[in-house]
Formats: sequence, C-alpha cells, structure tokens
Amino acid sequence: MKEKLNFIENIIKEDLKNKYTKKNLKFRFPPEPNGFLHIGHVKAMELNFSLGKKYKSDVNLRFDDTNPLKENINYVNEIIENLKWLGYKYKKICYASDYFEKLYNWAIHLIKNSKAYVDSQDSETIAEQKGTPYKKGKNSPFRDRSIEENLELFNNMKNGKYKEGEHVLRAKIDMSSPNMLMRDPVMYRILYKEHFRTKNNWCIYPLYDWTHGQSDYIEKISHSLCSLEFRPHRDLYDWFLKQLPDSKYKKPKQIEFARLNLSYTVMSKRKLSFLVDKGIVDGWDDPRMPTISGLRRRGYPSTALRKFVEIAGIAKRENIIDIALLDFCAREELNKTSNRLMVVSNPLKVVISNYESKGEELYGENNPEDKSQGERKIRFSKEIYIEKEDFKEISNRKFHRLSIGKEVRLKNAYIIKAERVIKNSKGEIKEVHCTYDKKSKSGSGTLESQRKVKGTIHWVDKKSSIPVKINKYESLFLNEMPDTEKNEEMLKNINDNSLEVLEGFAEKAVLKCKPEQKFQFQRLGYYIVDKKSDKSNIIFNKTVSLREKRISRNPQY
RNA sequence: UGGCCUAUGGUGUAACUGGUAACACGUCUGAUUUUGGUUCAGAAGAGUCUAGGUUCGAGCCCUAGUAGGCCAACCA
Repeated sequence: MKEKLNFIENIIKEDLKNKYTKKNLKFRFPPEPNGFLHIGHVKAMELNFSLGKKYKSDVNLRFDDTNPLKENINYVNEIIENLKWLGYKYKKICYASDYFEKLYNWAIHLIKNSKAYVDSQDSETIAEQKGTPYKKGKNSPFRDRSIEENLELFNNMKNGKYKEGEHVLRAKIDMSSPNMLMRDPVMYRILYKEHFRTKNNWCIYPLYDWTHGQSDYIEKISHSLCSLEFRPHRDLYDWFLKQLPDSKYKKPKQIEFARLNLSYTVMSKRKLSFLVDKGIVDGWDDPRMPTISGLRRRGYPSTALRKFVEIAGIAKRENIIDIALLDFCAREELNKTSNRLMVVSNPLKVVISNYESKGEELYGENNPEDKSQGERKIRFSKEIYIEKEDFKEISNRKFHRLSIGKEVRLKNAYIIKAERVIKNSKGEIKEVHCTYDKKSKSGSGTLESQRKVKGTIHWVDKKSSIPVKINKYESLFLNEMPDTEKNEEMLKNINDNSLEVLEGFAEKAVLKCKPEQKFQFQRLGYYIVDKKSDKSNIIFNKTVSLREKRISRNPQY
C-alpha cells in the first residue's frame, strides 16, 4: 500500500535525502501554560509525537512560560496529566524559563553587534511608529544609541533600576519592512511579576519571538511545527537564529500547518476562558468543553481523540471538521470496549399481569462484541420500567416498540404484549398492563424463545433498580461556526439546553461501577461514570448517542 | 493601501519526478440482527475557484484575476 504522507512528512523526507539524518530529527510540543489544552492541541501533539515515533526521534514537552502575567503551575500540571492520559511519551520536560540566562547573554551579543537597542518610549509611541501594514514605520529616536549606552541600559533593566514600561530592548531590523514583525520587534520588557518557576530572579522577560526559535535551537529541534498564524513570524525566527554567536547545531526549521476547528464549538483559548469566566460552563473540564479534560470527562476515550485527529489530517488550508467525525471515532472505539447496561432514563411503569413468580435472575451478555467480558445477572419481576418513548397506545407499522395488542421483546427477558393502560385524571398514561409469554425467555432454547417479534426494548426491574443521575448534553452553540464571532455575538448563539439532568433507573449491576468507567446503555448511547460519582450518588455523563437511522415518527399514528 | 498563506464531492484529506480524480466521515438502498446499534453488500455525489498560457497531455507548472485567512500586543 502506498504511504499517505502529509506535506510536513514530505518535507522531512526530502530533508532526509539531503543534509539531514534520522539522528538530526527532533521535535517538540510547546504549550503555554495559560489555560487548558483542547482538541486542537491533540492535533499538534499527534503530529509531533507520531513523527517522533516514526523516526525514533525525541520529542520534548516544552512549556513556553515567558509571560508570568497569565501562566501558572496548575496549568502545567493539568497539561502533564493530559499528555499522560493521551499516552504521549516525551523525552523530557523543558521550560523556556530554563533558558532565560542564555537568552540574556545572547541579547547582549546582539547589542554588541548593533542588532539590538534599548528604546525608551512608551508602548503607544512605539506602536504608532510601527506604522500599519499599508504604511511604513519610522525609526525610533533611540535607535542609534551607542553600544555602550545600550549595554548599560539593558544591564540596568535587568537589575531592576527602572519601572515597568520605561524601557524595552528591541531588535534592530527594518522599520519599513512589509512584514510588521520585522519592524524592530520588542525582545524584552520590564515586568515586576513573580514567575512560577524563576520567582523574582528576573524583572525582564523575553517575548515569544526572541524565545521560541532560540529554545528550539538549544534543544536541537530540527522541525519546529506551529500553526498557520505564525507564518509571518518565520522571517523573524530565521533572522534571530542567524544573529546567534553559536552555530554548532543545525538551525531549526519552522513549518506551519492549519489548526483544527470543530463545528459547533469554539477553540480559541480566549473564548474558552471567556466561557469559564462568565459561568456559562462549570469550568475548564466541563463535559461540554472541547478541552482535553472536558472531553475526557464527557467520556471520549483517549484513543478516539487520537484517531480523530489522525483521520482529520494535516494541511495548510482553513478547515472546520464535522463533529460527526469525532462521534464516529468515539462510537467505533466504545462499541468494542464498553460493557452494556440497561438503564431507563424516562420511566414508565409496566405491570406483567400474568407473571406469578416473586421474581427471577436472568442473564445478559456484557458485550456482544467481546465475549470475554462474560455475562451479568439481571433481576426480573412483575413490575418493571420501560422508556416512556417505547410505548404508544396506537402506532403505525414503523413503530417497532410496544403498543396495545402488539408484542415486543424485553431485551434478555420475555416477549410481552400490551393489554391496557391506566391513566390519571389528566389523561396521562401512568401504567401499562401487559401479559408475557412464559416460554419465550431469552436463551432458553425453546421454540417460543426464538420467535421473531417486531422490536426489542430495554427495561429495568422496578424494585431492585438503582436510581442514577444522568447528565445529557447537546452542543454549547446553535450555530456551526461560533469561533468566527466576537464574544458578545457568540453569546447570542449559546444553546440554553446544552445540559439536561435526568433521574433514571439502572439495573443493579450498576452498583459495581467505578469513576470514569464507560458503558453502553442499551439503545440509548454511551455513558461514563462521572469522576465525582460515588456509590450513594451515581452520576453518568452521556458521551454520545448510538448512531440513529432516520425513522419517521409520525405523531398522527 | 502593502506583504504572506490557501483554494479538490456536503465535510476533512489523497493523487510519488505532469498521464483525465482516491480514501474516510456524512447521505441513501438492501441483507443480517434479541440494541432502529454492530456487521455485511451496494449506490448517489466533485471533473479540481475563474480566465489565459506552457505541454502530445495540467488538480499538479507559469501569468492574471476572484474568494477566504493571517499580519499594525511591552500575548503566545
């Protein structure tokens, strides 16, 4: 079979033909610890780690921690946990802050080569001088300070002699460049803010452009993969690398790919934190969030997430992937791996009038796709619950469930026939009375047990069933592309029904469930035991429903 | 009044140094089924943004246009 390579793998393949060997290859995943990782990051991780696996080269996990204003250790820990859960094995954990000293010395080298200078204007003035994409910028009046003066000022900046905003260090490139990033970008700013790792050792912090490429170089990264919006940064990336006094190693190559977008959700960290701050969701790990922690809590298996981003592929064009693909990946995995359980989410009482025994134990397969999972006992007796939706007094031919005078099989149990209903004063159905075919017991081998009836429905024994809480989710947004809108616009399309809490009844086998265990509730979908669930208060989160064929449920019948 | 990136069925990706479009999801049929699930068999759906050019031959190369995205943070 022909190997299907994405464009990045093709570049690497070419590089391998030329001046690179497999030993030269090295990758990195460089998140900023300023929030939770989302499914888009899984794409970046999968790319880097699968490349690492393919070429047997190392992949570093590097925290891009140059902005103490937004970053903290909790995010670092959550990210590490996410990688562990996803099963990505990195060579080592690095921090950009490990390189602060080296970066500082290299900055001095740039000053000495007249490639950097201290500017003493405020940020507004500097921004103004930068011009616009259509208009060239102007040189700063401080651009031609002497090397000695620059050295002294920069040293004083480092030693805390100035206030925030008083000076910055800038690269001396070209104020008339068509690329705004090349118009003397700021390399360092003064910030009196404690950093979660370097504490108060530094009061000047390097900015992204002066950090990233250099960090890649220090770690001997060969291919530095990032998203499309960094394309203009590449010119700067290369420029900085060229200025370094050190040229022992091969210079890393920045390659950009399109980030992942998912329909009906938002992906930008700014929007995600907005949802958290506004209290629209419960937190970063709310099951409706596209964060890794949220998807995990929702019940998506890590393997499904990885499979999903792998199928989605890597390219350079903007994309919005249909959420249906994610659900497909989840179902495919869950169908094979999750045990079945009968749970009634919206109960209707059924009395089997001709059932004389006090009750009995029946058996059900735990997973028809995996016989090694064995069977479980299921309690059956005279009174049971079925789904309200599974009964209609009068029905048409397409209704494969229970109705008066019609037969249906109770999964793993008997065939029953509905005889009459009992209604309350408002005319609502309170009970359905049925008769059962005693010889039709599932698996009993009798002729009657092999009878074909129109449908099979799930049920639970009324007396022995366990009440459970079920969180049912819909997408957070009603429109397909909420990410393209401003926060205020986005709010208008919030789905008010994205969370529905149901009280259901589960067969008693549910008592053995453990937090994060996944089940298929038969005929309903896939569910996970919430991480905060316990024996006295069992909580399930619905991951995704079973695939449903479009069937006409014409109410007039 | 600029620079850069992108353009292939509904969606996402393929098509190795040019040889008339493939895969997955989704959709639709049918079979099987004690889950309207799974599984199995099959179908429809694009002639590759537009116009030129090079070539025996272009989705791939060139030119121009159009459309979308990114760039004016002391964020990453």
